[in-house]
Amino acid sequence: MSLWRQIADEIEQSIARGTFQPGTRLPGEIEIAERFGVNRHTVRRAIAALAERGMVRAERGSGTFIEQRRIPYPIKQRTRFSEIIGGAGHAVGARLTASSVEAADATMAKRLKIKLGSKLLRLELLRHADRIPLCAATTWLDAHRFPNAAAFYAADRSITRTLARFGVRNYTRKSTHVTAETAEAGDAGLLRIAVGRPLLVVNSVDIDEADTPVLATQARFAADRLELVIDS
Amino acid sequence: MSLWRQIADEIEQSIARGTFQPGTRLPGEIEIAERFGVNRHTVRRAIAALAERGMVRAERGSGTFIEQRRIPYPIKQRTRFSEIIGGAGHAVGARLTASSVEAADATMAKRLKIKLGSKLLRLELLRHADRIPLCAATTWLDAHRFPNAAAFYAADRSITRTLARFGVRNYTRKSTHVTAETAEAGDAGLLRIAVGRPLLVVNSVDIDEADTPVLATQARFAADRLELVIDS
DNA sequence: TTTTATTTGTCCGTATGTATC
DNA sequence: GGATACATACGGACAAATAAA
Repeated sequence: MSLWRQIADEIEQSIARGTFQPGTRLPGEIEIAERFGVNRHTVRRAIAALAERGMVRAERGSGTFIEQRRIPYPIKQRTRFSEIIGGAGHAVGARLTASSVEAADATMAKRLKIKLGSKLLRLELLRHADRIPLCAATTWLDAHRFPNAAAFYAADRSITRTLARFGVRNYTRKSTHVTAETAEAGDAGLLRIAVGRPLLVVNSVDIDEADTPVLATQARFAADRLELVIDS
Repeated sequence: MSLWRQIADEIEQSIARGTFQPGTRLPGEIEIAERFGVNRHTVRRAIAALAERGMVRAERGSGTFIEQRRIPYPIKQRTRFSEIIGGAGHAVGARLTASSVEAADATMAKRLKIKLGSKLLRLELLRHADRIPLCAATTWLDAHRFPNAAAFYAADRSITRTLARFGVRNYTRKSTHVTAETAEAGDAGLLRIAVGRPLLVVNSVDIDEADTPVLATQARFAADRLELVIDS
């Protein structure tokens, strides 16, 4: 393995361990070079690799600073996980961890504007970026309007594509409510975080072009890895 | 700490932990009293306190039901705590818990578009609704542009009024980033929540009518008591 | 305000090992 | 084997931006 890669890994682990705190300055290139017994240019190559991945930010005349990089996740009218995360250059993935049919309780009936006790399809999704899980989400669909959607989703791996099969060409965000909780064992295991770590909980309803609710979602994001950005 | 307060806290945390789910019925007063080994009236005092804060709703002859209505907090171009919470019919309060002058680090300098090391006024605020703390906030102001703002704030008890003294007639939200953390001892004490409970962390920058940044704020909301509502 | 030191960015060149044609 | 291209590593010099005196 090349020298600069080893040095980049060393620095990355120092950041992960907290030896270098986010927002603080890295030692100068010359100092790092002396510490590792290499030339300054070798250190520069290592730092360039970290900067490319957004872990540090170099400022000429000032120093190189450690970024606390949570992936920005903009909330807009049109909010699609794969478009947002994929568009930011990450490899997007999604997995259907469970699905079931259940009766709509009062809250769900109101949110999706359907009758109380009406059949709902519940999909449990796990979405990740660069193989790292970001979000465990529960999505509810009207089982009458979207029969067999679970099977379609398993093939499509995309809510957008699955809904398109039922003629929903576009859907937009109607309401977004954000709060926070701490992770229980279930979500912690799925998201690969420790129990008790913070989750961003986003409850949302999406509507089709006829203003009819099509989707209710509760997305639980690993707050350590992501921040919501609200565009105004 | 009084018995009924301890019991109220226990019940509140059971709700927060999800042991008692929103919409379901609490155990009867007598049952709770036996569980804690206290008189029924002590439990009644605890439940009354929770009901006052809107966490539960007692129905004669039926039972006590968990509301857990988080106060909705809309995020808009114009976002003012007192207007939002006060407009929703709550009694708003704010307290300056600390203030200091510090040098701007790289992050702050960039956010407020001032020079690195420039003097910043830091205000620590505790905002509450109906005597319940909702939010611990840290606000940074350019100390050169707003000299003595801490003293003015102590009198005004409002950022909006304090800035108006310096000719800032209106300011609007430029950026809003939302993430979540768990409460440490400091914030937990101020917000009267247990250590480890979730916080909604909102980092924002406000600009004046000349598009110059005037305010950088990190607001830490008790996530158990509030939810952000994003208007699109 | 000016000067000086520090730090990153860019350019030059040299040498070595490795993979490919 | 030989020629070529490429990545890696080292050394030096200077420019540009910043911080501190």
